[in-house]
Amino acid sequence: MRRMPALTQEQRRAETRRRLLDAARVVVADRGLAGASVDAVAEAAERTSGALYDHFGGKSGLVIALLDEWKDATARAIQADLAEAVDGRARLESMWRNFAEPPSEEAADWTLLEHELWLHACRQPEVTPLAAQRYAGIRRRLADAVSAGVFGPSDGIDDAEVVATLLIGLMVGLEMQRRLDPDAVSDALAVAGLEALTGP
Amino acid sequence: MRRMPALTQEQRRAETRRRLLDAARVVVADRGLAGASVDAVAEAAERTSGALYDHFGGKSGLVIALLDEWKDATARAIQADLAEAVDGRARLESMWRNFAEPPSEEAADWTLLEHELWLHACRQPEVTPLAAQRYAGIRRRLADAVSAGVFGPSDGIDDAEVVATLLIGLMVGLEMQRRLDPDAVSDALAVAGLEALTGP
DNA sequence: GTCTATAGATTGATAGAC
DNA sequence: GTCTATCAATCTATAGAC
Repeated sequence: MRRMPALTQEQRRAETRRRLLDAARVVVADRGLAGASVDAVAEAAERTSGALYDHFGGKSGLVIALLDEWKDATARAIQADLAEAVDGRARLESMWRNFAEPPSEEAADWTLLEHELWLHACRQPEVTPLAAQRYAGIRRRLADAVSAGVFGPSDGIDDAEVVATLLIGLMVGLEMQRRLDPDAVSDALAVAGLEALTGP
Repeated sequence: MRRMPALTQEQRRAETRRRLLDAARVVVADRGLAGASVDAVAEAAERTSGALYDHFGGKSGLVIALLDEWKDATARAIQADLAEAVDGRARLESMWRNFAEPPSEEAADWTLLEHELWLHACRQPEVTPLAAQRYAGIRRRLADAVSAGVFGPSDGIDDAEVVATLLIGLMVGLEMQRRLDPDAVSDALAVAGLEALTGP
């Protein structure tokens, strides 16, 4: 009689937090960071602005929480990609496909958020480290994979971290071009480019 | 006595337009597109919002003019890069350097604007073609250069347009990482990556 | 913990003087 | 062609009821 309500309270709180973050992701991806008002996010979460202020202290707190989520979501996505395929080329293909044609709507949102949050991090020195950490984490994971030879033996550029940096860079830059003009960046083109960076 | 004032009027108008566009570039790069209020842009141009409405009809008109400028500025920059150096590797180096460490403050603004305007173009279907045209133009210019062999003979990936797409993608993606963490992306790393894409 | 109500500032845009 | 004055809408954030 005493433990149930306490647990339920906690669950409700967690649920509200989750709803607010999900709503923030969708609304920010749709209207941009500056265009996503506190009220709009709260309404999309079927809560009120009061709840948002209680959980995150304000808009900037929400953005920081969003940056954290962004970091984790990417790490999980990379992990999943690398486990999926069998040989080097297939791994590059699946990695690119998941990046450029995300399977879920949630993943599609993250692609636009990528640039939205990157811009925010470039302008706000206090959150720059958070975003930098995210990229560093992705690079490290990918570098480990390169070292382990999952993309095939790397005889060309031999530092794994360098290859990882290049792979990420190319995928991001190609995806930007594809968003505006899907025909300009075929899957074959992207995979050929990624292959050129991984080895001879 | 009759032609002087007519010419001066026209010059004054052109000058105001120029000031407004320059101010828009700086303010938008600084605060973002949504954060750049009409008043702030006008004030930075040492004019008033009335002048801005007369020239561009409103904020969206200003953004479209900015998109046009963006297109032209990039075309000029690429042109200048390719004329500058003598051999293939040096051309890649100078192209990357001008992209990642812009010599002028104006050029530095464009790098942040790149993502700001790209996001805007992704969200506003009516301006998507403008941004797509810009990337297509850059690709074409660069592809011509690749065909002409300015980066050395291309034995690897043989379609020039493909190579151009990859080069642009890699530069954009590397520059993003460098903004957050300059140490993570050295010039040598970038040039090595670009070289891997241009040839064998 | 979530709500309503509201304060206080800022926004895009327009009308009319000069 | 550029200005001032102003409107209605929207924003972040807070206070206090429940």
